[in-house]
Order: sequence, then structure tokens, then C-alpha cells
Amino acid sequence: MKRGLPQNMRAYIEELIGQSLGYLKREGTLTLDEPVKVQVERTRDRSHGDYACNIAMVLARKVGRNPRQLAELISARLPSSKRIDKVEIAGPGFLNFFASPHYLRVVVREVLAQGRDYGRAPAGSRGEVLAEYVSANPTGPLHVGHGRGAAYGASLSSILDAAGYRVTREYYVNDHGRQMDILAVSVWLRYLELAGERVDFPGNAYRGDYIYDIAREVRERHGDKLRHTQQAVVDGLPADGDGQAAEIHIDALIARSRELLGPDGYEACFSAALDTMVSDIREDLGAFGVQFDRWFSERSLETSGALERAIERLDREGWLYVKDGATWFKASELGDDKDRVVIRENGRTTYFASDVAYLLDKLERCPGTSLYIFGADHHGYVPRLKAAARGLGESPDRLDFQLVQFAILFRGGRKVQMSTRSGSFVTLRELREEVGNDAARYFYVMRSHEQHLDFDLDLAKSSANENPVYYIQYAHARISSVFRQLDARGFRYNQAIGEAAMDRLDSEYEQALLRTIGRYPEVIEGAADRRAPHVLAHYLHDLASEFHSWYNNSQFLVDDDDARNARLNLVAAVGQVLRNGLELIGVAAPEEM
RNA sequence: GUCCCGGUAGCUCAGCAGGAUAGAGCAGCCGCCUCCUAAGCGGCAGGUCGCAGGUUCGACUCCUGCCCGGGACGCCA
Repeated sequence: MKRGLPQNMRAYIEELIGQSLGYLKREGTLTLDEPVKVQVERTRDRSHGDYACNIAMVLARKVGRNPRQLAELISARLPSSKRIDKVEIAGPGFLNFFASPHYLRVVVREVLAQGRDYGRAPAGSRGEVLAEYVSANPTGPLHVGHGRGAAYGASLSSILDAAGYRVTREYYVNDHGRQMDILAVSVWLRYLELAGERVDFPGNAYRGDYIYDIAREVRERHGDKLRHTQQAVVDGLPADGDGQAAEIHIDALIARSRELLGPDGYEACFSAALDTMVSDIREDLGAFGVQFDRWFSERSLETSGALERAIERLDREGWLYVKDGATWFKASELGDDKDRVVIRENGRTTYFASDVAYLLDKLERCPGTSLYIFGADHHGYVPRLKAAARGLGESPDRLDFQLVQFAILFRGGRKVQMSTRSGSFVTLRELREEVGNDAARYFYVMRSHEQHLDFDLDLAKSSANENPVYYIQYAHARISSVFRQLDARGFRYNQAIGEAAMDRLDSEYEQALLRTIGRYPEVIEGAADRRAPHVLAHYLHDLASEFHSWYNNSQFLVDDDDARNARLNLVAAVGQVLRNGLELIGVAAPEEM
């Protein structure tokens, strides 16, 4: 990376101040025992220049001078620089730096030269991240809650990638366990129903219509091979009912299914259900622009021996003990609030044991950070997984947990009721069809993930000015339109002429845009560091806003070659930054609307 | 009971390791299209930053307590 790029301006100024402090120290004006951390930040107010530093206030007490006086000293010893026009001392002792207009304009050339790479740090320069998100049980279609995790996870992964992390995206498929068995049995019962058997469908089974679809497939493939009489199915089974009775009933039903169907027959129902659900989820997410590098099967942990290995590892480290016939992990000694069972009394491993095995696998495969993106209801997993990391002899610092709060849909100003059991929940697919992928992706990440999200369906569907997605996309469409108009008006765009005439970009609108597009790399870095895609979403809205203001106040396609080409360079640069940013949050940048 | 997230303008929310007069979008009111898409722009009005203490030169931001809202605490998955 060349020195002197706009994105390095902060570091550059920090270095200048460091030099000034070093000088003051050497000449004996100041006595500083410990090295000081100089921090420069972007100003919020234009009148405060472009960058500000609070070092004088931080150091004032230590060196026994008042802040403004100290600021004067630092300012006087600052090496001169072509990039800085002037330095002012303001307020309680801020050092305000004004970037030179020439320096501000350099950014346009950088954006145009780097194109899609503008704002991207060198690949892998920040290490590796293994991001796991969505990981919804494959027992039904994704709903709108999963959608938020998907949009957040995908956007954050892209942002981390742009910020220089090497990112692997994974979906953990819970294809092992009771819920999957219930799903398999649900399919079988529907299959029997389709075959003409009279069945009493348990209250606890999966009732969605998609179960019929899977059952139909099973029937097409296996005909009547899996058919048994209703009598055989329910004979001697404990009755269905509410609460506990329902659980007992369905467990007995699972056991009966296995008996009657045998391993192959049961597997037929099971795998049909699993394959259908996983491919349905994959298709759904794919259409939503959410991709994964790997779909990690929970069952594979057992077949690969990873499960056994993880338990052995915990044992070897001395964290296991046996009580009441079960094997426990001493999580409470490692920061969790209670110990956790890894092997049940009945000899089967727990869900938590799988989590530990998957964690070990992740830590071994990825030398960097394991990023967990959970729904907020899973926050209890944080201490136990950290305990697991410690138990495996790894640092919990290698785990990063991001909890995504719930999304609540609003229509007509009223909450849309959702209930999984009754089947009246809104699926992600329905949401996408209703508001479109772009609006859904944007709305999901426009708020901090730590914040509950009120998802206004009417607003997301609105094609009026209040919809922030269209607002941003419209800016991009306008930019495309400007270039389309070039030919129509008999002009030609010449980037070189524009670059030679960049000093023509002198209006307040142009200056503001220069500052904003120059800020983009820092926005990416900040969004990545804070795991906060909404920072980027807000930035894009700001950028669009500044562009719209400029558009309404200036004419781009003027007769003056210099002015026209200089402006077109800036227009092109804004378009490029919009495209780069929108791509990271999975929103299209349309040529026209 | 313990733990997690939140409480900023009428509504929905920004405000990033504390910083210079608290911002945006909606909604409300008033303006702007013989001109590159008005899905746009400009202006006005609107807030004791939940409450009370504390730390600091400086607190919406950090600490403690309390109040309110949402959620989590299985040998379930």
C-alpha cells in the first residue's frame, strides 16, 4: 500500500504528533516518562477541520501545563506537511487539522484506480475468521428471525472479508437428535395417511404442509414398502395428550417407527426429511444472497470420531467426572454457572458434547477467531462454550459471540403475530416475496444487531421516498443515468482531463462528498471491528444523501470540459463507493429504477 | 433469584475505545420540476439523553443502585 492514501491520514497525523512530542521531549520542554498513545479522530463538525486530536487534554495534567498552552507547544513543533493546510487550537485544547484541498481530491483518483478494491484491505492481512451463522434446525422452513441472523451473518462476513480477514462461512446442521426424529416420524405418518391409513397425528409432530410434500416423495420412491396398519403403529402406545403426555407419546412413537421400519426404512424417512429441508433452506438462503462455504453435519462429528476425540481431550485435561451414571464436564470451574452433562445415563452424548466437538474442530481448522452468531435467546451458550474452550486447553479469547436480537414484524402499525406451532409464522421466503430481497437485506442490518428490530413491512414495501433502500439505490441509478445522458447530449467522458482539473471541485457539496468517500475505508474497518454492519448501512445512506443534495444543486453535464470531466470523475467515484458498499450488505446497485 | 439486550425528538433509531452547541429518517408545517429520473432537494418546529449517585478538566458514553420493556436459565434439540 502506498503511503499517503487518504485512509492512512489518521495514522499519518498521529505520527506527526508523535514526532512533535519526541522533539519537545528531547529539547527538555516536556518530561514524559511513559510512551503516550496519540489518538486522532475524524471531526463531526466541518468547522473543526477534518481531523482532531485530544492529546493536549490527555497529557495536560501529567506535564503540569494547561491544555491550550500544551496544544500550542505541540502545534509549533509539528513538521510541516503538504497534506495539511493548517492546524488550529480550539475549545478546551483540541488540535484541529485541516486537510489540504489538494489532498482531499486525491481520493477520487484512488477510487477510480482501485475500483472494486477501493476500501478493501489486503486479503488475509488481519487474520482468519470462521463465521457460523443461521444454523437453524432443518425441521422446517426458515422464518423471519432466522432471516435477521442470515442477513447479519452474511453482511458481517463480507465486511470482515473486505477489512482483510480471511473468512470461512459455515452452517451447522443439527441433523442429529430428537427434533429430527420427530420430523422423520411426522413424515412417516403423513406417508401412511397418503397411503390410505387412518392416523391420529400427534399434537407435538410437525404439522406444516411441507411435511406432506416430503411424504409424497417418499411414497413415490418407496411405494407401499413402508406401509403398516394403523393398528400396528399405535398398539400399546401411551396416549397422546398435553404437556408431558405428548412428549412421552411421541418418544414412544419414534421407537415404534424404528421397530416397524427397520434401520433402512427409518433412514428413508429420516434422510428424505433431512435432505429436503436442507436443500430447501439452502435454496432459500441462496436466493437471499446468503452463501456458505460449508454445511457442517452434526452427525458427521460422530462418524468422524471428532465427538469421541473432544470428550477424550476434556478427560485428559481432567475436566470430566461421573455422577448418577452420567459423565459431567466441570464447566462451573471454568466460568459457567453449572456443570454440564456430556454423556447421558443412557450412554448417548448430549447436544452440548456435539458443541464441544464442533468447537474443537473449528479451533483446529481455523487458526484465528471462531465467530458465533446466535439469536439472543442463545446467550446462555456463551459461558458454557467459553468454558468448553478452556476445558480443551484453548483460550476463550479465540471465540467471538455476537447475539442478534429479535425482529418483530409490523404491518399497518400493528405487530404481526407469530407462532411456530400453529403454523401461522411468517417464513423468510414469504417476507422476501413480499418486500423483495434488497429491502429485506437492508432492513435487517440497518439497526444495530444488539437492538430489537421493528421491521415495518409497509415501509419496506414502499417505493416512496421514505424507504431508505430505494433512497440509496436511487442515488446509484441517477449516477448511471448521468452517464447514459452523456452520449445523448453529444459529450464524451475523459477521466484524464477531469483529473487534471480536480481543483474545479470546490463547492461545499463537492468538498463534503470528497470527505465522505475518503472516509469509506475507515467505515469498513470500523464496521468490521465492531461487528456492526449497520455502520455501513448508515454510511451509505449519508453518502446517498450528500449525492442527492449535490445533484439537485449542480449541473454535471456542462459545456466546460474541465468542470464537466472533473465532476464526472466525482460522480463515478461516488457510484463506485455505493456499489462497493451495497455489495457488502447484499443489496443490488441498479442502473435504473 | 441469577444472567443477557435495550430505555435518546410524537414514532423508528444513530451517536464507534468519554470530548467541543445531542444527530438522521419518518410523521407535522412551509417552499422547489421549460434543467442529468421530484423514488429528489431546501427550510421550520420538535429532546430534563429512564431515575439517583459516583469517577473525570469534561459523561448520552465509564462504575454502582433502582425503575420499566424484551429474552435466557433442561441428562430438550
